[in-house]
Amino acid sequence: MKFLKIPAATITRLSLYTRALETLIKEQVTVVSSKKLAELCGVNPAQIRKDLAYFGQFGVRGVGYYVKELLFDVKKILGLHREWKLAIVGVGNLGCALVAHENFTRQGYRFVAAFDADPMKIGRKLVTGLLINPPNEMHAICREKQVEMGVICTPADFAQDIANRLVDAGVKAILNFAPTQIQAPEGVKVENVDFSVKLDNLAYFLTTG
Amino acid sequence: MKFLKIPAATITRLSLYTRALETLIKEQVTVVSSKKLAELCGVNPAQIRKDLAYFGQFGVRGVGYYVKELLFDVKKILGLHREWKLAIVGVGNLGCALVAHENFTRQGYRFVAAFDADPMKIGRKLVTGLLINPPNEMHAICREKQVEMGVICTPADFAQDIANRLVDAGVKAILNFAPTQIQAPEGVKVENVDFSVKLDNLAYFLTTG
DNA sequence: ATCTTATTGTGATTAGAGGCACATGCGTGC
DNA sequence: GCACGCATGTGCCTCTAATCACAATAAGAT
Repeated sequence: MKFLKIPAATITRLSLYTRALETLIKEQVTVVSSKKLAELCGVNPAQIRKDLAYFGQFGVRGVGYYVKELLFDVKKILGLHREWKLAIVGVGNLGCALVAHENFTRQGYRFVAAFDADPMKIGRKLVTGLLINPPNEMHAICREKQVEMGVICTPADFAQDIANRLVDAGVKAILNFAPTQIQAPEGVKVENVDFSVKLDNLAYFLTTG
Repeated sequence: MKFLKIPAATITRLSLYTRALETLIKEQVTVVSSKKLAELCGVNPAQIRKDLAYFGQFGVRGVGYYVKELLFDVKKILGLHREWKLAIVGVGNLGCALVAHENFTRQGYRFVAAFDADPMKIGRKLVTGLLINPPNEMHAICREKQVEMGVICTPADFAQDIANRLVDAGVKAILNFAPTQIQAPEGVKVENVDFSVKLDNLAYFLTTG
């Protein structure tokens, strides 16, 4: 495989594969075929092989993939072999829940800073012991703590302003939970976790049958 | 336009359009072109026109779209002209946060039932006043309250079991926050809100540049 | 009434992702 | 040491979705 542009969907699936592989390890399975893995992930076997082919050869013909090895390799591809430092902005109900959630703690995602505009919250600490800071200190604190990703959990109206501040503080990756489309400059990646859109999809499905 | 199969991506964008249109209404804008709307949503203008074309003709040539009218029409297409009854399963930090979150309250999504397996929680009430019930009453309560959508906020290990119970109770649409792939029978739609996958996407982006 | 300008609706075109099918090659059994 | 079976890796094809480009058409100006 040469230097093709890798589809975003491939990266998303790789993430799914890591989860399935982790489950297999728990079940003490040592070898898995693309067929079996495909079943677990709900995709086509050829799809898996092709996804992996973008990055090299990981299987053994006639055998399959060694689970532990493959997990290690895929994690390395995704950049999950190291720890990532995150900041949370907006520690309302949702923000607090996220900081403690298994999805973050499971892998090497670690919150090293928290921000909120509410004067009642500033100076207090989260259950994890993390101090809540005012937004105007974002620049200084993010640089000091070397924050790499920002998680936005504010109401929609403030999301763009917060994103601008994060970008200004050198953050290159943003996970946005606010129900709004955020504009970011080239070189900064924004991923939206938009469950209102997903809900609307369900509503449409139920409406049309 | 005839009876073509409508792409899932189109439905997702329609949801985005409604949000942008709501913003425009707040700003007292009465007419909008596909070009302007496209900018707000970060998509191609022709894409918008084509998305809408699946469902009819909504614009005026030489003028654009009447914001209020279009919003009404798109909402109707998505099924947002009515209220939807939801049940939440798993009222930990995340579950509680969701019940109160603007994404649900904004539109006509209303929680009418809550479930949790924790004996300490059963019988207590959420801040919204909603009573927490044990999972084994799911069938009876969902039918009684005519629950149409289920929201799963349990740890990954329990998600499939809960999904089965929801399906058994006649629920045809599931929003899954647990980091796992849920199997559901034909006729039941599952949407995953998977922020660990999104995080992995960001990690990959930062790793490769 | 006619011309100009603006923007839609849509057929044609392009791009891209997913799936098929087979050649390749590894491991095992005889 | 050889043949057979099995699962990968990959070229090719198909199908779908996104974009382009233009004809259709509405409003306003002249």
